[in-house]
Amino acid sequence: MVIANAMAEFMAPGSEVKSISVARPGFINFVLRDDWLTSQVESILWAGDSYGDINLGQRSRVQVEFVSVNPTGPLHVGHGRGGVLGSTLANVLAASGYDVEKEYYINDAGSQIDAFHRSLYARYKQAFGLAAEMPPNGYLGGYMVDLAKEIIAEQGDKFIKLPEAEALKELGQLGLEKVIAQIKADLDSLGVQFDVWFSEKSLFANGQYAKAMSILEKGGYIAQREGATWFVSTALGEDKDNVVVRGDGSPTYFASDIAYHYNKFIERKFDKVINIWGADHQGHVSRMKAVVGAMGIPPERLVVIISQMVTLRRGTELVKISKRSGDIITLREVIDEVGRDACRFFFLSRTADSQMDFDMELAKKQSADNPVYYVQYAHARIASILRLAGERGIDFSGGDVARLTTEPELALIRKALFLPEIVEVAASTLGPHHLCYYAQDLAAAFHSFYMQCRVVTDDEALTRARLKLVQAAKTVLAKTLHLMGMTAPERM
RNA sequence: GUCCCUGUAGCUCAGUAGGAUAGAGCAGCUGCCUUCUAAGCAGCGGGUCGCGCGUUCGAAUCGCGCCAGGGACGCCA
Repeated sequence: MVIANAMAEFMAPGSEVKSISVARPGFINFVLRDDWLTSQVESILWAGDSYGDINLGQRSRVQVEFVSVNPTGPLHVGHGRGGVLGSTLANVLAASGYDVEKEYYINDAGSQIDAFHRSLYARYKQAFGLAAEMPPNGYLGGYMVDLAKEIIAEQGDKFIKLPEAEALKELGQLGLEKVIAQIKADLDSLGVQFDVWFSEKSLFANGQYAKAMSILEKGGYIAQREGATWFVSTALGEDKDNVVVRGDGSPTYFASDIAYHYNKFIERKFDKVINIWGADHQGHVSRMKAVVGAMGIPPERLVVIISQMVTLRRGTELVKISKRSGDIITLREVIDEVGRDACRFFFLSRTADSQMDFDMELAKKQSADNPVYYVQYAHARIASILRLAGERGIDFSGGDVARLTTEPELALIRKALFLPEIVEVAASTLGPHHLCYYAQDLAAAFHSFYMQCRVVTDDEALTRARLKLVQAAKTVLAKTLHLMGMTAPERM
């Protein structure tokens, strides 16, 4: 308190600050001048779409890798959450001055893909009435039967005639491409796009896997034991070591991931790598960071965000999304039913850390309970005002922001000025969910203003001033929605 | 057993580096449409921040220990 008083003595109100006061137990409060505040409306309009952009990242290169589901079947809601999280985070980081690359890692090697090939081959043969058994760890979902039928419709029985090894390879490859195309299409309809689709197989073909291993070997992190090759994570404080090459000589998923991260940091030289993984990969995090450290890279340059599980419900009724049970609800079905904007908003509205109930009933509701519409409605209302002004042949040109003096007007400006700070918080905490809450706050400030201040009136000067404010609010609202990957509707 | 996440209002959840009287939506109750979209606005009620101890001038936030829910601990990915 004493210190605050002493400091306050040396500070004087200026062009931005109206008054300075000290409050217990030692806060110094600055009150902004109204004319400074209103002048910011001009700044927002001047900045336009780039309003809210900051330079936190100073163009450092960051990769965001997300979704990366094994291309062995359709996406479910949990993957949708990861997709929305990743794409929004990428938007936020780009707005924060980072050079962002979005990547999908295609697991097109390894034993699960092998099981996929065999499953597809079996379904394919069965479709011709031939006896074929599904492999023990096969994919039993109905989509495999459909996939086989689709291929038959296009290619006929040509794979029956081939020797099994060849058929497996070619049919498998074809099936894989189809599944990937489907995944791409589903994500696209959620507004999720990638810059790079990275093939796991390529790591082996181009020798990077071997390079990564030799780095670890030179560091003394590789040991031969029990017929297998191990990464000695215990040397780095881990609970246990992990197998990288099996007794039969085939590399594990962990081995691929080692090569993949070698590629990210050493070949492609990203300053920072952000991986968004599902909750089931949580145990993989610490050993991956250990690997990065073992390759001589500061482990904090690798950030793994674990996106927790999603349970689907309709009202109070739980919807099963189990893969085994067969009555799996795919992401595609949820998007079709709920719509892209609502999906994105709901996936975004929780921190990645906490498990989520996705209530399809609520997401679909076109009513006050649904925050998606609340926010978009604000934008549509502004558009409507601007349309009316247009019909009356009036716009904001020459509007004098000094005419904006009432509390609802000033409150709206204050809220609009928060966007850059929200972007900074979302980027530095890697928490895009802040956007949802901000969007609702901003919409609330607008709705309140709308109720209390009529924009288009006979007072032409005031009308022009308020049109200016409303245009600025629209800019900020649209920017916020676009960062979230949502549309800003002109009418609803 | 070890590790990760969560526990805040009746419900669903926010709460940046520890800071002022802990916030929002929904649900409940009051009011508000002759004028730019009522998918809206204004107001009221509602909380031992899971429990305990500690660090601090100050803890929902940090540390330790419990309790409860979810998840991971494979030569699967």
